[in-house]
Amino acid sequence: MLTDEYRYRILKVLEQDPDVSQRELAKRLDISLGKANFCLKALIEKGLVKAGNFKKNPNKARYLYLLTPKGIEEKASLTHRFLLKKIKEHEVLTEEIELLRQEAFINTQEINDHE
Amino acid sequence: MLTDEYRYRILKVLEQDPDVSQRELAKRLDISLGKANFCLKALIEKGLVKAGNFKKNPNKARYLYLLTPKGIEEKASLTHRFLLKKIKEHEVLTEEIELLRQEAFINTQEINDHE
DNA sequence: TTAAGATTGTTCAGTCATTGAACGTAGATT
DNA sequence: AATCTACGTTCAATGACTGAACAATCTTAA
Repeated sequence: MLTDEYRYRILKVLEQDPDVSQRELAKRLDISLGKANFCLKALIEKGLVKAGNFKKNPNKARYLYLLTPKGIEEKASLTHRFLLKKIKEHEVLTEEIELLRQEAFINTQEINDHE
Repeated sequence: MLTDEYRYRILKVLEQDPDVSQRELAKRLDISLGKANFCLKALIEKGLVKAGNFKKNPNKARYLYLLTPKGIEEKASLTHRFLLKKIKEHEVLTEEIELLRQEAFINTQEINDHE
């Protein structure tokens, strides 16, 4: 499945490194080759990425995965959405940690009670 | 699969609310009934939870899911491990947000360039 | 030039976690 | 007694994911 998470991360990799193989992309995102292939195709299908081949350049991969103007736009939009999302996650996490601290503290108290 | 995440969350729910149905548990953890059933059985299998039935108590569910002493111990241990894990996540998230901020800022700069 | 080797994108059968409808059972309600 | 409701259990179906295998292309070596 192509989540926002991967959409963003793939666009980011391709933006600064268009000559990357699907295997290399898979490695960087820590996903399988099959999934990298699937996601990439989806991005191409959506018109966010264009797969241009470059036979001129030797010693290189088959395709250049270039972001289309739409892709650049989408990536900027995703960055913003992601920032907001991560900030929210940060807030939640901060609260979770506080609760865990209290809980861990209570646990130590209980151990003392039993001694 | 019964991950630490769910092991912890289930033990936490049961600790303060032993008379909870599997359906209710599933709702609280936002998982399916089947998974709740599977995880619960695993915890019972491991001896962390004991399913005691209480026919005395009317208007109640079939089982009482009580934490065993081992379960209480495990839950305390999980709390601590979780706290450390969440703190680590918090650090990572803080850094991610900083990077996203920079990236979002650059994007706005680029938009200004094109005007 | 040719043959072998390396690297690429593509495919897809297999794996595995997860779902939720369906079932049998046992109290509660009428 | 009959109906209803809520429970735990099951399991066929779904869907995401993997990575070995393949065909095509480029590189290198002889």
